Amino acid sequence: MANEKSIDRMEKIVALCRRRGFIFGSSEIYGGINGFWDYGPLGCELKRNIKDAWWNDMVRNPPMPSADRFPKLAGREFQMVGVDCSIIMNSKVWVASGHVGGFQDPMVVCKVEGCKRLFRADKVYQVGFLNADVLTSMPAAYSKLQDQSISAQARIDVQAQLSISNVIPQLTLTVEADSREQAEQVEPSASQLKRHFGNATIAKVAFPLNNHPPHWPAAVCPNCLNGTLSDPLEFNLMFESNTGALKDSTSKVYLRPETAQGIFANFQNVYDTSRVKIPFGIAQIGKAFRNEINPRNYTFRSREFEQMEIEFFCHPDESMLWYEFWREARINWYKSLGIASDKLRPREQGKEELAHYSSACTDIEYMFPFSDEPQELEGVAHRGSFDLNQHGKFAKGKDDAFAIFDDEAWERDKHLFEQSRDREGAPLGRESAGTASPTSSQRETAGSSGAGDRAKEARSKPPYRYVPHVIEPSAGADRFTLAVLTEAYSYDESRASPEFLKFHPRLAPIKAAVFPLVAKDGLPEIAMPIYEAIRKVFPAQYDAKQSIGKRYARMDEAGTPFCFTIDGQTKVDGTVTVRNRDDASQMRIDKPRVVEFLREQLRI
RNA sequence: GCGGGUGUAGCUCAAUGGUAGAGUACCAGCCUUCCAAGCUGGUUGUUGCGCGUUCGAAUCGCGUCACCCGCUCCA
Repeated sequence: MANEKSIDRMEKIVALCRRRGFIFGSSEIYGGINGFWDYGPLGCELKRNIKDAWWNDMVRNPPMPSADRFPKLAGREFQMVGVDCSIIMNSKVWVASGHVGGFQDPMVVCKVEGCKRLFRADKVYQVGFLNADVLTSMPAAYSKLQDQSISAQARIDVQAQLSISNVIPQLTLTVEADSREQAEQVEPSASQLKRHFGNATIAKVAFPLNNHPPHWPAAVCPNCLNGTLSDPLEFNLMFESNTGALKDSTSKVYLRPETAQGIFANFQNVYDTSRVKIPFGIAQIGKAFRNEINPRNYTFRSREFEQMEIEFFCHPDESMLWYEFWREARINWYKSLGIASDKLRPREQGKEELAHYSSACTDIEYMFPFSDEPQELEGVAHRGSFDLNQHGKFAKGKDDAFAIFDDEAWERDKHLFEQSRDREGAPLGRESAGTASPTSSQRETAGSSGAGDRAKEARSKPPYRYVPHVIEPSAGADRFTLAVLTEAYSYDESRASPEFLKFHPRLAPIKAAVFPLVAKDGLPEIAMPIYEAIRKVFPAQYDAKQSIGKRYARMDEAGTPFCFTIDGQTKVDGTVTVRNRDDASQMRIDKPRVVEFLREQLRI
């Protein structure tokens, strides 16, 4: 729970963002729509600057491993290339990635305050206990139920028959179970038996809650044994649409829930056409869509959002080093853009927290004012070869369809496999480069058959042929934009304009403003050409309206780092005033130096 | 999905069931030589939306939508 002061701060930020046109709620004129946001004129410049900074710093001029931090990686060249994939892909992509099926399970929730526990509806069974006599109206169905030898399908058919009949069990128990058989092992207590059935024979029928008879009583929560469970709630986190004019099951498509799969699906294309060599990275910036259960916290959890993702492909033996390299590189990037280190919290996920495909993951978290808990800005995940294996299996029919062959290492090492086994102990090229080497078992294999076979065998295996491992630094463009806004927001009661945004100059939507001190005496005529000169290089604004203080204040709110004011003295000695956003200090510089001054100050 | 709260001008807020207002912002003009200055005038509303009660609803009731807070969830 965030404290009052920080919530108040958050509210002020939200109000400023709306007032000055950074962010609006989507579709406001129609009452809005939960979980969607629009960037206004200033917000769109800010977010564009953020994406441009990322693209420039990660793709065009990527970070390099330094010798002191990563001696084993130092000097290793790697390439970064970009893709821009369609949002809608063949639906099989999402089957392979695990997004279809994995997350469409209906859930049920306990209605009692203080419990509210959620269950997967197909993992909770309501077991109905019936007096056998009640079933006399359907003796055939009943006798079938008693017959343990009937097929599972026949049993389900009978159950379905029961579910549409008006038979209501005298007693129901709700249990968590993986199967109907497991569920049906539950027995009522002796007192329940006595109360409901006396000595009568009982029959037992179990239904999972995603398919239980509507006329049965509400299921009781197996957790608190007190509240009743809701009807199944569909939690389908992917947005669906259809291609073509006809809407049927074959036309169903999904709006991508992550940009990563476009990269994986194009791995072979990029590898075949770009002369990239392992290690290399593919980057993408683009919209993604998740039908979040509960969008919250301003733009933090939106249903439509933009990702800045890298999939970095590397040799399995080096993957942990690259993982650490990227984790550090990404944290440093945030710091380089003015995010205070004490609000930036890298958090290594515990083993139990990791997704099944991931062997390591660090969440880079930021302390937003809306919460006392740090919130995820970016996840740097070690995904192993999971994604390429999945697409290999689903698209090509074999796990290692996207394995690559390391020509360079093979050229260096092939003599080891073409000569007799007495060379077994010879130093291996790759090993000295701090990377992989054939394992001893491979060497034995190599030594036990003919040279040609040995070579062929070795070529087909790691380290020469392998499915690359993937390091995935996946950042949220909107989340970082929000972090930049909250980081920049400053309040100083002593200033005439207490609220201002202290953006890193590189990210500021407007870099400079030009004001004639008064709109007369020939000052606008001097100011306008200065504005036009700046505008050719940096986003700038010209303002001659209202008092000078008000104009400074307006620029403070927009986060403009510098204002140039032309006054009477400009006409005398050709100098203009530079006013600094952060401390409201002023200095004079020569008029022709204005653009140069900005270049120096902005260091862009 | 649950509980609590809030919806009136771009913003902050008024308005006994009886003509929707103020400040601020914004725009125009005047004034003004460095920090939201002053004067004059002006623009801005389906009171979130819908349905009811009423002679009459911003106000009362019901529903709905959105936002905020707390749970819950977030591959």
